[in-house]
Amino acid sequence: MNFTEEFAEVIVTVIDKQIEKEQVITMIETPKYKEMGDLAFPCFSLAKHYRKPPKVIAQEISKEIQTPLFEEVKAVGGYVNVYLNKTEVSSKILTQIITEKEYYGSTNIGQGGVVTIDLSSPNIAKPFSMGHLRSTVIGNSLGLVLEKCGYKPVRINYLGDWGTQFGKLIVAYQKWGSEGQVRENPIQELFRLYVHFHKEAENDPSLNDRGREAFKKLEDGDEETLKLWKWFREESLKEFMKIYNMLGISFDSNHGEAFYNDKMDRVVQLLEENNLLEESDGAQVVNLEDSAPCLIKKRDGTTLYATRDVAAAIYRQETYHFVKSLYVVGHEQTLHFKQLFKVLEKMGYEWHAGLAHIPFGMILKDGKKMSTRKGKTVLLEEVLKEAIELAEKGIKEKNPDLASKDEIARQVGVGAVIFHDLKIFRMNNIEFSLEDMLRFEGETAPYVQYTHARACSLLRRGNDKIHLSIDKFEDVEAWPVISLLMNFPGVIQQALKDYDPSKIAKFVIELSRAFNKYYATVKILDSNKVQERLALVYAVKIVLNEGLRLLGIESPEEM
RNA sequence: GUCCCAGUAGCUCAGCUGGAUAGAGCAACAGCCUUCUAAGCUGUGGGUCGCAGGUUCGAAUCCUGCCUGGGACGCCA
Repeated sequence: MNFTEEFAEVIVTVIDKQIEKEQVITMIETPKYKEMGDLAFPCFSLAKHYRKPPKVIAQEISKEIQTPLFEEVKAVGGYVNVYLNKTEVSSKILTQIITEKEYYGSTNIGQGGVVTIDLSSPNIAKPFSMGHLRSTVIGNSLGLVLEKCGYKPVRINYLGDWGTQFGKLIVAYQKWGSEGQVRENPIQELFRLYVHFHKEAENDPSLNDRGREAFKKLEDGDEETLKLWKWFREESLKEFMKIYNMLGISFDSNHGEAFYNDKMDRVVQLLEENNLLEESDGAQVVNLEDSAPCLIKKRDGTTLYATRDVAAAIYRQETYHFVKSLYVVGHEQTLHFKQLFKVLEKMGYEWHAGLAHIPFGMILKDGKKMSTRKGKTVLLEEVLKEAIELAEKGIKEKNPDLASKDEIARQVGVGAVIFHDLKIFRMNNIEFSLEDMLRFEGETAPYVQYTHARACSLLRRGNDKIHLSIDKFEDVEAWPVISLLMNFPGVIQQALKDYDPSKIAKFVIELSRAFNKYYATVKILDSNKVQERLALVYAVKIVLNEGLRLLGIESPEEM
């Protein structure tokens, strides 16, 4: 049920098809202020055609509109403002939500097409930083949104488990490390060595050469080096799993960069066959018209990030036959992806059209990038732990009798951290602020979860009074809530189109605000409208739950 | 130097496929719990929408230039 479409239909008939229906739909807007109605059609662009002032056109159009769906049609200035028939529309929307439940807002525009999502991708032997959190939560949410729209998401954790950095790490370990210390505290110790290496390399650049040598040995399959590498990888993965478990995120594939080692030769061969490789300063590159050349092989014959990404893209297409392939990676890599996609296009793969980089801004500390090499980084695990503790404290204070406090504290604390990231448009840089992340009031996940818990509480208390058919909904006070509920499917489409979960985050905040206001002004259980009001509460619960779910956040029934 | 992203209230951000009076949250202040979960609700103050031009009936929104911040620009990923 789409009232915009119905409105457009009427307009098109009245203006005698001067404008296509599709275009009318895009022209229709929601008035800025609710006193001005629920839908509005601006007549300014018709002025030229009719050679009349927009005001007059608006009046003429509004006079001709008559449908039971609109309770009033008014011309205000150059606008045709429509007031929906609240009783009619409310009943329809609520019935729909209560019938469809969590499927409200679902579509099948994806038609089962596979979409691979490259997300999270932390680097082995480095702590899981706040930066990786962005990729993880944005990618996860996009996967959920895609799924809701009929796609089949495949989440790929493209672990950074290969590259010159491992040469460096191995040199550092052999020079300054010990097995015992690494066993005791893997990530921390490996990271310490990594940072130490860079510090030493500032005074002694030859270390960098030794790092490259060690990596060459690794690529050539030297047993000793390979053994170390495997060990580092395993320990790191164990640590990462702890975090993914806390976040409630899982992957369909953990193939990291190393997985493609034996698939590189083929890529180089394919490039050669297509006559795309050229030599430049001893390196092998693919020249591109509108951007810098893409490096495929270094002077010493070892491969690069781009080579691996080409191999990965081909492998993913052959394995999953994706219709789209998304890379949720920081915007500082925009050029890299531009080059990657161009290379694949030049190789003649038609599926290159489905490739997309989903960039996002950085987490800054004091306005600057948090550099892992210098050891200036904030550990996600610490932040999550702190958030959970704080949530637990809140529960003990506000709801001491609550059962399963631990589980709910986890849902609330983790939700707060995820939401803090997702509510902001992905391209914005985020200034790291523990204080903001641990805030549980205002525009936060706990606020939405709290609203959901309130709704659940009402439903528990009024259980016997819920009726699943709403014939007449005459509670005018609920209109702001209803009109938001009505927008949910559209919000999902927006989030899908722009690959932007923040649209959903903003929506659940708005809905919560509207509902809390309603809750504060109206008695729900103790009223002669209990049935219809509980139906509304039920619908709100469904939509909040589903909205949060699409963000990767759980909704406790009590808190 | 070239290219990308951002610049809206003290702070964090919406609004940006042009439209009607510029919106939230936080912080500050003042209220609301014998009454459905106060992680809530109500109210007050707070703005040259970075700057300058241009397009338009109409610009925070589109175009150009400039300023500021961040990032990228071949052997890192």
